[in-house]
Amino acid sequence: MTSNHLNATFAALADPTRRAILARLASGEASVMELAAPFAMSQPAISKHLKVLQGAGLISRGRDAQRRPCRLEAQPLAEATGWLVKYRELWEGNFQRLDALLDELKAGPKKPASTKR
Amino acid sequence: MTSNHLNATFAALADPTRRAILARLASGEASVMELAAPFAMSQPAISKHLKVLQGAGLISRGRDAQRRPCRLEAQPLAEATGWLVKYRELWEGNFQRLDALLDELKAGPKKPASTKR
DNA sequence: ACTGTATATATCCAAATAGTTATATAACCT
DNA sequence: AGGTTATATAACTATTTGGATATATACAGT
Repeated sequence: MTSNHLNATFAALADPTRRAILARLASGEASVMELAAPFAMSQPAISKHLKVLQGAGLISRGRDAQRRPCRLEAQPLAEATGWLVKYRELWEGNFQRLDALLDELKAGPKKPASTKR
Repeated sequence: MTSNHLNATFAALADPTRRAILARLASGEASVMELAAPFAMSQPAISKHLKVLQGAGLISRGRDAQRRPCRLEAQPLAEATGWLVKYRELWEGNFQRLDALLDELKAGPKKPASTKR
């Protein structure tokens, strides 16, 4: 079920270029050219990476004239984090915080909107 | 620096067989045969998966007569979880819990040993 | 209409991955 | 010593991946 999601998500995260792109997008939307700039790599290569990220549902694309801006999608990350947290806590033998963290994940993001930027 | 670790860790986690093996190992050490049993796959294939997991530092091997039991190693998982939690929280715009969680990860596993099984 | 800019697609290539079968190694049991 | 069990290694194959270059598409500005 979610196995496919996890496959695609972790595979997408396994590449440092893609992780850097995600990190960059954490500070807001960006166009392909903007995303490509930091890398010693052709534009088509970046487009491919973006396609992988999109395939994993980690980003979505918009439209701004000829630009096709990318924005982050947090949901697949939550799944992946959920898997990791679950097993990490599990095999560390800590069952107390596990429950709390799983509840937190299940409830979804809560935004206290205080440190909001 | 830790980029290589993250590459290997996420790549290892991208395969459902390997995730299942890790999940299985969360409940304790197991031999190769025990780990292979649930899968419709040859034993050498499982040995390969174990090699990948070991290469990522996710498991370590022991020796028990002709058996070579596998046990989980939590540290690379902590790194991966750290990366995910950092960016997930970041792009969800929640900076309060981020600090708390990073401190928690940096401090390492604390075992209150109350719900301990 | 023409030019430049942004992005995608096509084709190709080398290397890595995930699996197979067959064989080797190592340790146990009689 | 001989047989069985557990695991690893070798050799092979098909598929996927990450990159390149060259080309196509789409929109903007003049």
